[in-house]
Amino acid sequence: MAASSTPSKCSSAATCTEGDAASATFSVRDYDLAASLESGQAFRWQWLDGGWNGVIGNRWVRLRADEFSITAYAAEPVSDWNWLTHYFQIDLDFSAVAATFPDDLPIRAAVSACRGLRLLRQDPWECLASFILSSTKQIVQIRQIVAMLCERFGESIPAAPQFAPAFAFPTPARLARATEAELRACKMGFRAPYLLATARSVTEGKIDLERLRQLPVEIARDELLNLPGVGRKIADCVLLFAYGFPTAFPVDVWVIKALQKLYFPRRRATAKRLRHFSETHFGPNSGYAQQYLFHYMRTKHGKR
DNA sequence: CTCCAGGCGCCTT
DNA sequence: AAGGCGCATGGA
Repeated sequence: MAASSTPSKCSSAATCTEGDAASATFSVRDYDLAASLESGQAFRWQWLDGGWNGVIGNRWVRLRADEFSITAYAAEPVSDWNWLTHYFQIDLDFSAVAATFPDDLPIRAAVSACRGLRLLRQDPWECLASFILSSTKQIVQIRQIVAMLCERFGESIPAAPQFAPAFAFPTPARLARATEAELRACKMGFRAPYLLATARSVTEGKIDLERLRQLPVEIARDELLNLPGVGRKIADCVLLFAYGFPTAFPVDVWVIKALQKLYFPRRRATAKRLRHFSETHFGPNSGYAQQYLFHYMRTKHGKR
């Protein structure tokens, strides 16, 4: 196969200049790849034979990680790894982010317990569509629905021959041409008309997902909230996981549990109170803090 | 069997 | 403004 057996060494995207190669190694600190890929922000990564297989845009990629590096193997030679370093935010200094968190016991516990958890920077359409499918579904089920959607509507893309064929995430135009029945056949139930209508809105140009990047977060949120099937929680997921707005703070059942249990253990806090708290307590990177609280409650502290 | 899952939209107060 | 309910599907 084409992949070289000796990955080129790159400390960051900027220094990765060894020409075309099908693999590259990036040195990282505070990066738990497994936790990040399993934390419910992305739904297409698969653990197989000691590595993570996935698709970023139209590129299949396989990843291996150890404590200090991530090595990526592509199906075809790559001259510029920016698409990958951007997706994984390789060059982000997490300690600088953590320094902006409030210095309180719950955040300290969550950061300590989930050391290395990172936010990805995903494609807006894939993120939007995936989270429309997420409502009242468990993460394992969201994965299954998204996988079926990609197999049936996504473009086939090259993958390493020893692995299963790969598919890009379906374009808005392709899903806009689907029928509601075809989408329901992917087990998405009542979410099918929401996904279909949103795909059509994007295709018809009623919303420009690229333009949202340059808007203030509140305006970008309002645009997303106009889409069918998109409420505050899903809008904030897209604002945080795709656009990287640092104060987008998705509040779901797990985050409510975390805030209630960790910050208001004695008295019952109303949803409005928790919302206000989430918007004022966690600082300029509150979205990152949210992901730590979510993951901490879901994997370590709560489980119930 | 019942309960609930990284909610939303719509209908009541 | 705030609260209740139905919506598909499947796992616990």
